[in-house]
Amino acid sequence: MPITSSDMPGFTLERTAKRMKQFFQQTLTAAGADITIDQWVVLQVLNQKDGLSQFHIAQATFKDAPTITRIIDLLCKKSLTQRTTDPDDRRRFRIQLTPQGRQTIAEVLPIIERAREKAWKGLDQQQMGELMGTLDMVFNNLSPEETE
Amino acid sequence: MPITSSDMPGFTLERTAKRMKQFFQQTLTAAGADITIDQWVVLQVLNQKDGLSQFHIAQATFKDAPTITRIIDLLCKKSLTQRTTDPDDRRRFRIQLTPQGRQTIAEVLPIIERAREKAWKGLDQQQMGELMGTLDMVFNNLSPEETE
DNA sequence: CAAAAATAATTGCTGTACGAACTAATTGCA
DNA sequence: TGCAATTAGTTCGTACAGCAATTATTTTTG
Repeated sequence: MPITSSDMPGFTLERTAKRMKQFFQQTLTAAGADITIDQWVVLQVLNQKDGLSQFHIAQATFKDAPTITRIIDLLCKKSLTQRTTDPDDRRRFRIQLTPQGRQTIAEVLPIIERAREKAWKGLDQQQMGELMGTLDMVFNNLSPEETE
Repeated sequence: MPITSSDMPGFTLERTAKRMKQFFQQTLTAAGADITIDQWVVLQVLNQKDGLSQFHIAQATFKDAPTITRIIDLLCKKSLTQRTTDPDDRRRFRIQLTPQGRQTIAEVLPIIERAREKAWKGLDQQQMGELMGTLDMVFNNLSPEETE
């Protein structure tokens, strides 16, 4: 009997997610993009709505506050984003893309889109929809309110 | 338009996997088990076949060698496993469960099984099978040989 | 048999994840 | 109004993930 963990669905899920992340990261690195996927996800969120607070970025990405602090630190160090204090609430920052940040997004987006096609190749629209539906169902099943 | 990432299936996948991991970890912590899920996965592998080398554990868990080194370090520090050098190949260690390790497994297994039921509640056998099948398909789709 | 290639494990560095403790600012309430 | 509770963000400590480089041992092969 081979040593697998077919009886551990959570393991299968994590394994696939890990390889997916790895694949996108390798694609970025190979293309010479000097960012991580986690940084990319934050850039994407800012691209959809610029000037968000770190708290809102945390919500949108499902990451926690300290993690966002560090990712924003790195993005600011690379001059892809900048922090400006929110005049309405001096505890908050507004995180804004710099021109360089926008340019990076423009350069990386097609790379990501090509990688995405490659990653999900072989799955038809229906399979894809079922997968996303089931994943979201499990996700909601495990939301903190549900699991106390 | 809310800020979501429904157009990023990889993100949905990672988000669910992360919450799953978080859920199991919280369950372990709440039950007073002084281990992480990653450590638990290694213990499980050793429970199926004791005395494996770190290399084989890495293969079985899909983790890389340095990660296994560090996890085994921690498990040995907690006296749940021990390293004995392989007389047939002095580069290798044989990783063995200690009695304490076996006892921990016995204690934690029912906790994990209860959590597993809770996590996948609401999915019937067929949905489950389709999910696992699709995940494995994507996983294989992304295996290093396929993606170069 | 000796030099070269391969292998198992380790170490170092960067980045991410989570909890806890902390600061500073804001809001709620008495 | 003034003190308590909240909230946004940071920092710290521990653990996992990946890559690169290193050591020690084994296997190849010339």
